[in-house]
Amino acid sequence: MANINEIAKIAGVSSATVSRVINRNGYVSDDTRAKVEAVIKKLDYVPNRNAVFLKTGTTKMLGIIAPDFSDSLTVFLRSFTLAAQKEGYNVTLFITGGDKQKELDAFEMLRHKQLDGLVLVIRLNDWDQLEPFTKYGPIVTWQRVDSKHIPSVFMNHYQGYMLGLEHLYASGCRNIANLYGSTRGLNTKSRMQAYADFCQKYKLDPKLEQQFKGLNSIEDGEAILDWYAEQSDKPDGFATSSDAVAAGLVAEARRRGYNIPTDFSVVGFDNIEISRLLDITTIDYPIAKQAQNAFTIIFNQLLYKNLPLLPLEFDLIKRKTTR
Amino acid sequence: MANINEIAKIAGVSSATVSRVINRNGYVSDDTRAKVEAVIKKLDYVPNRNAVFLKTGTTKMLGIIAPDFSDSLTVFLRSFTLAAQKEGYNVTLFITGGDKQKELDAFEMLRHKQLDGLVLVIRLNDWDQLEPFTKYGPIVTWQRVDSKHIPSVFMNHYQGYMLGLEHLYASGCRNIANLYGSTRGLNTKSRMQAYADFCQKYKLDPKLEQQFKGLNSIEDGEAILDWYAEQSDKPDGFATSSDAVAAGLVAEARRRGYNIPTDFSVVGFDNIEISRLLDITTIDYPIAKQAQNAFTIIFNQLLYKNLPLLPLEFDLIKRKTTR
DNA sequence: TTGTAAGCGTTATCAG
DNA sequence: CTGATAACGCTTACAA
Repeated sequence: MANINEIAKIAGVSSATVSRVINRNGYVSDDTRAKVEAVIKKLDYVPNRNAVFLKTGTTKMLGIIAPDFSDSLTVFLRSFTLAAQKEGYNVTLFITGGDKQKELDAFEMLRHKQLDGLVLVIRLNDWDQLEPFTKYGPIVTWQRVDSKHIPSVFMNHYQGYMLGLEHLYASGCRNIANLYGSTRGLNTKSRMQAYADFCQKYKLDPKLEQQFKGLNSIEDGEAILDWYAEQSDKPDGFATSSDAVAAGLVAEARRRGYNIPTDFSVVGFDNIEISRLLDITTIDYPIAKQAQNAFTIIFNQLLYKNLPLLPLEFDLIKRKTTR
Repeated sequence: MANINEIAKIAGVSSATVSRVINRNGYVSDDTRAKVEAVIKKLDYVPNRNAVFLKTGTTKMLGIIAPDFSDSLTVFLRSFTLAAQKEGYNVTLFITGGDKQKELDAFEMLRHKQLDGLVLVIRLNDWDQLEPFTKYGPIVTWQRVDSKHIPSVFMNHYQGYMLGLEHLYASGCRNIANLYGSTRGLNTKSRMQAYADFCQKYKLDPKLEQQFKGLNSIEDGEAILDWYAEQSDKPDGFATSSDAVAAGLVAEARRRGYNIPTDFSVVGFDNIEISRLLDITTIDYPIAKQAQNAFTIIFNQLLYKNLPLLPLEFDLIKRKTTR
């Protein structure tokens, strides 16, 4: 394939001039420009980007690391990709499947200068292991992180979760079961704190046997019905940490002939498509906006800009699974 | 940051030797190897991949182009990414949003040697526009394509759709409405053909006023209920081209108090999570396997291998929306 | 306004 | 087994 020297030779100029034509910097007379452009077009020439990358030390490629696909990741990915593309960046996805080494591999690509920036959705390795990489390029996380070097688009779930709890209380629930997500995550801690404060505020018994952790999938939600069926002191409301879990719960309950919200109420979390489909009351979690902010942070850092971030807040979406 | 020459100097060898150590080709004495490796570790050196790319003319990066996110794209993307990562390739996603130019941009990246291969999910530009790019690297499509140069993991939807139709017939439906997808796609044509043949086989009236085209989303499925409510001669079965449409239809029907399958039957298409959640009878469409095949085809072409492809076939998944 | 030439950091071919 | 050295294709001072 043709390269810049070939173009230069045919056009009767130097490669430097061709480069100037391509990149529109430096002075080039209209004549020469026209001549060069004609040759470029005729030979169907394009610069080899790898050479450009080597020279400029930038790839216009961003990475996003996650353990696996999930509904909310999809929302995030979509929004992030769109924002990035608008500024001429491409996005590559790393699915670690829980493998710490794979997470590190992605960070290595930043170090190898193959990536300009990185978004870490859910961290696998320890922060002190990851933090050293900040010197190779901007890194943003979706989780909360107590690091000066790693910015985050994290939102404190305490308020969001409390919104759901308060709604359940207002609609008559006094015996609420909680379906928390990841046992390790800080979000779970915030939610548990919200529940504790909630119980204290309304003088409720924070029944510990009704608090579940580590539930994430639709299947996890469905499985709860087995537990529910066996209880004598059944909860009258479920607060959940994701729409997926809530969806599993609601779908399985309907299958088994329970009536929601007569038998019990359910509040989801995220406000993704599935909750709308199943008419599940949920908490709107502005993931798309977070993703846009993630990009903006990286972009700002990369180009020494200072573009403003979008404001983020939770919102209760009342639907049919609560009274 | 340290480069290969620096390592070479400190280790007291030449850069060629360092390169041999890194890439484990050529002979290096154990002594020298140990010495070099020690320096590499001490200086925390990694090769600059952009230099490697420039030199080798390969990036270990594949692209996947789609107009937008959808449930089935997510399944495809997930499976493809996993397969690619297993062989050391990364995947970058191009969302065109229906913009032909963006599709071309991705193809340009192949030409610019920034991508080793490309998967085109749904084509926007004409084939003759795209075909010239095959000389820059392997391209695979998910759609059917009558081109010698562009392989496809396409499955003829005729048989799959017929499976659903036959099932509806067997369970008593004699008045079937069809909810087709994209008006342009060949899949829609195949499905329509299947329906035509089906009607002929069983001597049914192929009621043209009950055939809808261009339905893709959950919302589209929901909207059908408005139409249904107004009909005097109501269909007793719906065949659909996607689980999303079927899900919208089923969810909205249940909301409005219809009983499925008593009032009418519904067959989805794809067998993605949502159909399981809503207990929708559907046709299993092995998207994940198609994605694996897509990768295998690219991989084979890139490395002159001849790995076998997975066999693909449709399957009826009987659930609760049909009798 | 244009050309020369020195890198960017590797890999790979030849000698030795 | 190891070392020089010539590419790979481009950008960018510095000269002219």
